[in-house]
Amino acid sequence: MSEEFNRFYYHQTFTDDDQLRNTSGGAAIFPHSGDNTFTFSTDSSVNGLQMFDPTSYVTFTDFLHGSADYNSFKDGENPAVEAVYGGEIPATPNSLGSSSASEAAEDNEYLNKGKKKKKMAEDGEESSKKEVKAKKKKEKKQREPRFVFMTKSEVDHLDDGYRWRKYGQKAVKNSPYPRSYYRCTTEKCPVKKRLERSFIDPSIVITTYEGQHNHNEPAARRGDMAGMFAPPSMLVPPLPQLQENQSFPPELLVQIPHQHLYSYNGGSTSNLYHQPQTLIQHQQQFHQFTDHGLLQDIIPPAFPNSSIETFTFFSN
DNA sequence: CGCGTTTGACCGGCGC
DNA sequence: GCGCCGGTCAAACGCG
Repeated sequence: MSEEFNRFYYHQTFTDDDQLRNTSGGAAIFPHSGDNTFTFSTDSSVNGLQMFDPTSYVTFTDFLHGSADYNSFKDGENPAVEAVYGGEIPATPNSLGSSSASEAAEDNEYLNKGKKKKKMAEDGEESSKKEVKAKKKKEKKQREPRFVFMTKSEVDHLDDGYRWRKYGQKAVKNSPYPRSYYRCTTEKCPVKKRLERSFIDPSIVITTYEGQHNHNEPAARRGDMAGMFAPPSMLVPPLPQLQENQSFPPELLVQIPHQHLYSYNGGSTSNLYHQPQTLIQHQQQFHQFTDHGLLQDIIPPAFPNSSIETFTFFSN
């Protein structure tokens, strides 16, 4: 366990700077001057385990899956909740999050983007170019929700039950470890994820999900058992599963639900969720999939009412 | 042959 | 305007 990770910094972009000022209980939020970001810092431990904050107020399942009504958060009614979009962790020399990649959700645009570009270059259609530009400017404000979690693993690409196609790899500045870009291979599914190793602790894999799956069950794959763990009726994607070639002991990685939201703002839930229905929705979602009997083995009874937030714990 | 990866090129955003 | 950087594209390639 590296010392650096004992303190966890959470960068988050807020659209409403009135939010999250009221902090206590071991967490602090420092507004940055000159921009509208905050650094969230917390030292926490549970039962002697170092806790790594996945930095999202939206649950793992919310992000991975379309079952969560997160769109209702984005309609501007609740600026505080909007803060969950575009969270960043400076676990690599350059922060994970970038505000740019956000158009994928619309009409599977990513599949056509390249062709569009080429066609425009061929035709020289200035008008359409401007239209696209204007459209992009509009879209820029819409940010795909992101969910970040860290996993201690020697394997870069953890099996999360979905099929992914790698579409790029980039060197991370000031880091010896590259960042890989993946897309869900299911047709018209806009979900992307990035994988990279922490330059601070190379044993840690940082996974960033962006967008939500628009299909209920993970695509069937050849040669694995993912489908067996995810019946069609299951509204929640399987949590990352250990692969055969994953050599670290399973006890190193424990995923538990997070005491949703509360610890971040000193127990003042109203800062993050103005509307009580929102919390109720989350709890209903939780019960919805606990009813499937699929989570009991994963979620310790100590966290009966929280959504799966995929905290990753490390013990040393 | 189909599917997934690799990798150099390209693009847009952003800071200076 | 320029350069840097993150993200994406797509042809080439590898593999089962």
